[in-house]
Amino acid sequence: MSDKATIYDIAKKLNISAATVSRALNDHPKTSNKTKILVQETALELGYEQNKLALALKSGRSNTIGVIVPRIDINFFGSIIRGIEDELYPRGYHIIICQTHDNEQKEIQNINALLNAQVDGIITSITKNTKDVSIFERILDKNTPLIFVDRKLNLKGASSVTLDDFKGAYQATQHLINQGCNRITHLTVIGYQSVGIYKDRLEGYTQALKDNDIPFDADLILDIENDINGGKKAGQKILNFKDRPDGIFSSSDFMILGAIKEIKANGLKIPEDIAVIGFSNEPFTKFMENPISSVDQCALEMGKLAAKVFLDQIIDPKLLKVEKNVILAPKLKIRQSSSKKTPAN
Amino acid sequence: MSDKATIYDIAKKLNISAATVSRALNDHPKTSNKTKILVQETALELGYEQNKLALALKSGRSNTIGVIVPRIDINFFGSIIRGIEDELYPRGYHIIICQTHDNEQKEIQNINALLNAQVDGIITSITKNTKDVSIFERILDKNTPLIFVDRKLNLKGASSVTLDDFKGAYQATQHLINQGCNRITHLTVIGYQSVGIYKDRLEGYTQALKDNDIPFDADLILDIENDINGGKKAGQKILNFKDRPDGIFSSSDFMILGAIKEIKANGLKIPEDIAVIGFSNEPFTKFMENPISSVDQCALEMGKLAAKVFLDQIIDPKLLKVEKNVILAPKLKIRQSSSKKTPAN
DNA sequence: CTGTTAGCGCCTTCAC
DNA sequence: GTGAAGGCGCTAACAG
Repeated sequence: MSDKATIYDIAKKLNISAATVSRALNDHPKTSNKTKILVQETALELGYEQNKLALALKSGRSNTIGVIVPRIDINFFGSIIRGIEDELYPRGYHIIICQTHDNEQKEIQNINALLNAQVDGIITSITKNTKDVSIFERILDKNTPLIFVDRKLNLKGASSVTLDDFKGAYQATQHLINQGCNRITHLTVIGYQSVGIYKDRLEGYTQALKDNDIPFDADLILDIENDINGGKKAGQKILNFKDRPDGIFSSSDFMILGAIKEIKANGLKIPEDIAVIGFSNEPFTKFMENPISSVDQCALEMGKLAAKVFLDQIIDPKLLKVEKNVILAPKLKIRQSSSKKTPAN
Repeated sequence: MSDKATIYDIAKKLNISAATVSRALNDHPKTSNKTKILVQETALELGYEQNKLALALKSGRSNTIGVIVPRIDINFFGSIIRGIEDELYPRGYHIIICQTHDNEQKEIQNINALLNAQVDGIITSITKNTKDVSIFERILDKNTPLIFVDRKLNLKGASSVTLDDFKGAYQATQHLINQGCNRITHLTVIGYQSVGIYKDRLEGYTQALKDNDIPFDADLILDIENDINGGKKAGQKILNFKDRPDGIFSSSDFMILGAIKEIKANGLKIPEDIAVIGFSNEPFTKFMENPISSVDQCALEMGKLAAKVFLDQIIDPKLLKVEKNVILAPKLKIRQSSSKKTPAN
C-alpha cells in the first residue's frame, strides 16, 4: 500500500486500457461519462496520484522554475522569492531555490544544474561580480525564459524587472534638499563591478544636486564596505570634514545605520544636525527608536512581476524571445531621520 | 543547436549503442577506456547534458527535497532554508520551496504537490493551526523521510530538529532574576493551538521562578498578538499594574519591541526601571540604539541539522523509519535592554 | 468512444 | 567489452 498506484493498476482493475484511464483522468472530451466516473472512483480507491515526473519527461515541461539569488536569508531576496511563489504557486509551478553567495562559479553551477533539471524558466539576481555572459546565453539558447530581478545583465532575449534606482536616489536626494540640506554626502558601495544599481544611485544623486544648483563635490562621495562598520568609518570622515555636511544619502541601510551610531556617539543630533536617508527599507529601519528614512525597493512586487513576465513568455511561444524590461518606481519612506520639520513614521 | 542532445545522438555519431554511451558516461567498470574517452569527447562536443528528469523517472529518486514553511520572507525561516541549502546543495540535491501562510489547507496542498513531484524527502515547519495528522502520515506511508524543524508534530516515524524552548525561556528568566528582577511578566502569543513552542517557553519561565522561590502570579502572563501593537497594549497593562513589574520575558521580539516603545513613551527607563528580553534574536534587536537582549534560535544550525538527518535517513534504508529527534540548545544574547550592571552588545 | 502503438531519455538486466 | 530489449509512468497519434 505504501507504493504508488499507476494508471496501469487502474486499467487492470477495470479491464480497460491505460490510455483510456489517462483520458478519463484528464477529462478528455471523447470519453464516456460512465468510464470517467468509474476511473475516478477506482483512482480514489487505489490512492492513485499522477506522477509529475513522468508527465514532465513526456511533455518536456517540468512545471518547475529555478530561482537563483545571492542569499536567501536576506530579507530583500526572501521577499522577492515570496512574490514569485505567491504568483506561481496557484498556476501549478514549483520553485527550486539556489544561492550563489555572490560567487560566480556557484552561479554557473546553479544554472547548469537547473538546466539539467529541465526547469521551465529561470529568474535570477546576478552576483556582484558576474562577468561571464555566456552561461546566460546558454539558458536562452535552450529556449528557456530568463528573467533578471533587481541585479541584471543587458542581454538580448533576456527580460528584467528592476527598480528605477536613479529615480529612487534622485527623490531621496531631493527630499534632503527640501529639508534644507545643501551639503549632502553620498555613501556608495565598493566592490560591485557588475551591478549597475550603485552607479545608477550615484547618478540620481548627482542629477538632483545639479537640478537644484548645488555644486557637486567629489570628496563627498564615500566608497565603503556595505555594513555597519563601513558606515561607522564613513561617519568619522563626515564628522572630520572641515565644512561639515548636513545630509547623507546612503545606498544602503546598513551603512547609514553605522554612520548614525557614529554621529550620535559624537553628540550630534539626527536629523537636526545631519539629516539622513538610506536605501532598501530594511525591516529594522522602521523599528528603530528614531526610525530611519529609506527608499523602498518593492521586493514583493518585483518578485510578482518577474513571475508574470515568465508566465507571459511561457504561455505565448512568440513572446519567448521577446524581452520585456519592467522598471518599478521606488517608494520613499520618510521617517524621523530626515524630517527636520514634521516627524513622521 | 538549441535543443538537447541525448545519449542516442552520441551513440549514432559514434556508431555504438546507447547502452554503451550510458555506461561510458557513468564510468562503468566494464567499459574500455578508449570508448569512455571517445564518448566523453563527443558528449562535450555535442553539448550533451544528462536529463535529470529521465533519470529520476527511471530511478524513482528525484534528488529533490521539499521544504515547506509558513512564510519564506521571515528571517527565521529564510535562515533555516539557507542552512538546508548549504548542506544539501553540495550533495546534489535541489530544494523546492513552498509556503503555507499558516493555512492548513495550503499545507495539505503543498504536501500533495510535493509527493506528486516525487520529492525524496520533506522538511517542514507546521502551520500554527495544523490539526490533521493524516496528511503527514501519508508522507511516511510513501516511505518518504519527514523531518520537522522548529514547529513539530509528534508522529511515530517522523524526525525533528527543534530548539529547547523550555531551556531558552528558563535561561532568559534566570538571567532577569540575576539582574535583580523579582516581579517578571511573561508575554506569550495567542492563537497557536498546535505549536508547542509557546507552551514550552511559558513552562521554562515558570520553572525558573519556582527554582528561585519567586511566587508565580497568573496575572503576570499576558496573552497577546504577536506584533508590535500587541506589545504596546501589553506595555500599557504593565504600566498600570499597581505593583509594577521590573522585568519582562517575551516570547517574541516584536511583542517586546512594542512594549519597549510604550514603556519609554511613558518616561520609564530600560533596563533601569524594567529589564526586558525577547525571543528569536531578530536582526533588528541588535541594531537598535539600545540593543534588545534575546534568545537566539540558531536557525541556520537547525536547517543544517535537518538536512543532515534527512541525509542519514536516505543513505541507510534501515534508518528510514527510525525517527531522530535533535534538540538544540538556544543561545542567550545579552544586550543593553537587560543589563542593569554592565552594558554589552 | 476505446485499444494499440510508440516514445519522452535514461539505465539495467541479459545475452553474446 | 558491447548490443538488444525492456521499462520507469504517462500521453498523443492512429486505428478501429
